[in-house]
Amino acid sequence: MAGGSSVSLLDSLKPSELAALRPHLERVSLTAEQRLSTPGRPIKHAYFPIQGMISLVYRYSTGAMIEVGMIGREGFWGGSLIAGVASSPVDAMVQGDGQAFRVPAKAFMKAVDGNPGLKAHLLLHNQFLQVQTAITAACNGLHTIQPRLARWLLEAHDRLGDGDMLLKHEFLSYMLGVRRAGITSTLATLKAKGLIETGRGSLRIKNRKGLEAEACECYQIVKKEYRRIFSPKATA
Amino acid sequence: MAGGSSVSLLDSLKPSELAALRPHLERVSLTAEQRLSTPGRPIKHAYFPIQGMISLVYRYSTGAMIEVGMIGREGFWGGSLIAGVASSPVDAMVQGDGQAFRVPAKAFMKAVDGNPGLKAHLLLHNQFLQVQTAITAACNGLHTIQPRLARWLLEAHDRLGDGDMLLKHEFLSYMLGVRRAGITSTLATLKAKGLIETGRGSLRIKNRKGLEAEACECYQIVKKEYRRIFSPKATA
DNA sequence: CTGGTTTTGTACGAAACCGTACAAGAACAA
DNA sequence: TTGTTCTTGTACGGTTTCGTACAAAACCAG
Repeated sequence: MAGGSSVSLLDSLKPSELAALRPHLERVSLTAEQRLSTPGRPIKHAYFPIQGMISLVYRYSTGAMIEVGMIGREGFWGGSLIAGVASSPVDAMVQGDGQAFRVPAKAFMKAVDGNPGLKAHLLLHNQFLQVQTAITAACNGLHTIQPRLARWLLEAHDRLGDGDMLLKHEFLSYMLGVRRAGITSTLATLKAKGLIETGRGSLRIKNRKGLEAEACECYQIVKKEYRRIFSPKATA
Repeated sequence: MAGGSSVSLLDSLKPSELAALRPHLERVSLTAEQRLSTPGRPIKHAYFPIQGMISLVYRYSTGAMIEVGMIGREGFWGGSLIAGVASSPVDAMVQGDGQAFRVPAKAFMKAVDGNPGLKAHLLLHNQFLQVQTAITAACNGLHTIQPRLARWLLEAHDRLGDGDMLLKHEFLSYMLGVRRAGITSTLATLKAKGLIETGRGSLRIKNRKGLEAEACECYQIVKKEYRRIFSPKATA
């Protein structure tokens, strides 16, 4: 895997921290476009992805939507539970197929409250997610489609691994909050540069370095923040 | 004051929670454009605004910048310290003049770690900030200048109180990440509708209801989320 | 008052993106 | 194969915003 987020959050827990969760961990399959919770309704489980990724999407009442965050196996969904907040206005959508461990909300909250080390580690990821979302806010406001799309593909590649990504243009248009036709023409540009290959409903990265050059700096910024937050020094 | 965020965070703490902070609270003046921390460098103090507000701004290496969050007396700056993260990539800028209590980072972390109730309350605000930023990310990606500007003015009005706001167009252009000329013409439109009055370097809201009608739904959404997160039920 | 500075108003061509529509191509079912 | 459905490619006028520039107006210092 190419990205910087290759370590699973569960794997990076100390044995005692993992032990607090283990009795409640349930392994489940994630299927494309599945929704892990309904905005405004109680979150039933916290999810720790093993394979695949979760897109955090905001949907307006008009039907318009846009991604505001991304979670792979470096993180987890359900962070608001740590603060005792039962629901989130954000929609957690599964990308592609995958697998995850999940923990019922109540057990999760109890485990977290009873294990300060675990809580601290999960708060660290909450902090990362906060930073990631802040940079996405800036990116959405200041950058054009092409660099944003390149960034998105790289972030997804980091979390989904090498190989074909099963993505339709329409879906990407939802992620970036732009027209489907805008995705089609931007992908054509990236393809013409030899950076990606596209098929009907699929997409593969051919030249990662080249794609990084097309992406906005946000890609590197978020990566750097991830390392900084999870570096041993940062938690001292 | 018109907004929904009229209660100070410090005031809403229980006596025992406040007691943990009180020995370290220092009252300070906030001056316009002051920066409470430097991105990437250790946060020296947590700040609890009493009057005035703090804009969370992301600055790119190109010099472009845009606001990603806003903190008034309903909140505080320095939330990353709770997770043990010493610095933030975001720039905390003071808007207008005001006053705040501040607490040295170390004392803050110690107080928070020693007082679960205090920690829980502050985490609640962190959660709100996360939601606010997520919605700002969506707003930046999907909404046009006019509704975004109207929303910004309302959010600022909620935190700065009624009366003249000392704002230059250039400054607003930094907040929204748009051209200064774009602000000038949009303000002219709002003025023509009788919603605001403008002077050189100042601005006053004349018709709040009317301005709310011009703002995107994000304004109401964030307000609703604030109430939801801080409602007694949500913390059960 | 006078001259300089800061802030705001305005203009204009260019770029990015939108909303929409329709045709072409790929996959699928019968 | 044939017809149907799903996905992608492409087109085009309209809107929003940009980059830039310059003039007008407000304010300030001497």
